[in-house]
Amino acid sequence: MTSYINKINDYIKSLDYETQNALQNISLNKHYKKGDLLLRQNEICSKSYLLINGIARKYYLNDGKEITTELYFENDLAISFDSYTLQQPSKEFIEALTDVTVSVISYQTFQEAKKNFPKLLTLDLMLTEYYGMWVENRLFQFHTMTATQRYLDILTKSPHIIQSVPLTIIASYLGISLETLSRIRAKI
Amino acid sequence: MTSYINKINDYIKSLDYETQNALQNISLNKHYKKGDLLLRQNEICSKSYLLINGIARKYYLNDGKEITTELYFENDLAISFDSYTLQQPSKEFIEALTDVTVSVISYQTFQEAKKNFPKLLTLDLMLTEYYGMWVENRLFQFHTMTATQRYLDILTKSPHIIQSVPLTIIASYLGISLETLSRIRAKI
DNA sequence: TGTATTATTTGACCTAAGTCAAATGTCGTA
DNA sequence: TACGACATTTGACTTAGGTCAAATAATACA
Repeated sequence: MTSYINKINDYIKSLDYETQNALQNISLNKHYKKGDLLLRQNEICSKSYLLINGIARKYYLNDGKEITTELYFENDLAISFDSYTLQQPSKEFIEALTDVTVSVISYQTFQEAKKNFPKLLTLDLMLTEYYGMWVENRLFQFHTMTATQRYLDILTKSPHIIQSVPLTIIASYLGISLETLSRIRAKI
Repeated sequence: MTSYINKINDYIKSLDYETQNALQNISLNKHYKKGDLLLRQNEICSKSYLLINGIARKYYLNDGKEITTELYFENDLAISFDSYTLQQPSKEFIEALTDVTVSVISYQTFQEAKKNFPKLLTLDLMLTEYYGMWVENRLFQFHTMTATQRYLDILTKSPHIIQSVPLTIIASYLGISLETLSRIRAKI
């Protein structure tokens, strides 16, 4: 599936000058401080955020508890998918876990750009396909793997997560309690 | 999210005659008997199946056990998403749970059609967005709900599933053992 | 350097769900 | 209608993971 990221990047590089330029022109770099919220619950996700550097996460509240649904690193695209797609209020927050720099494109502007530069429509489809496969894979893990297996999977495939994100957040990302995560780590 | 299905259907209805016709021309109705496999593990999912009538499911094998990942009813679109998108061998099977009639479109033909009828590209994006939201919602359920809650969710939102699909399959779809499902049902 | 604050670990106990085995139900067809 | 093949339930016991409380790190910064 990493190969699909490469395919997307290749596609972007292969775009004609005009389309590349259009993308460039509707993008705007922004900085956020650690702890800042890029998106709040109940707001409509009207922008997409491409992480230039730093770390961020997406989470929602489940009777008072924060459940982390996605972690973002360099080159990851951060949106609340259903809020962005349906332009309806978001259930999720997006929060900067460190100081971050992002490249922002507004939903509306991107929709317009797709009309004038049809290749952006294909890009949109590719990004959506990628996200679909990513979520499907995560669902698969919850469907069939134990907490220990899910932790080991992160440890091997995404060790940077373990190194740079507090255990409380990793635990909620894995769908287990902080204590259970601590015990899993002790056992290994 | 049902509203998004309506939006997709409206979009299809609003398509110009040529595009509608193109879709029509690349579709082919096929019949399968109960128990037939529309897609086998390790095969590439080179076709999409729109259920005209009957019931089908998608599943994979997890050390010998069948794990159902999706149930299909009338008007549902059945594919193994990552196999279809990447045109790589499928981890999943698609099986007819009853006799079914499907409208089949080949991946290759559809890719070609998208070039000549750009509105099909938008349709592809909409369908992919819908699937993304559907999977996201299912992941949410596994992330935060108990088995009983997940069962009750099906019971209220999709009672036709409970009525028409054997409990063994529903249990695997819920990610629990058959015995646990039986006990949940006894308690309610 | 000391102390407050936050992050992580450990202990004791509880609960949801799994496993294995056996008992019932249900249904199609000879 | 009886019998084999599934489908579903029930029982007894095990296990993964949760909860609450307390004990240690680790950090930050006055």
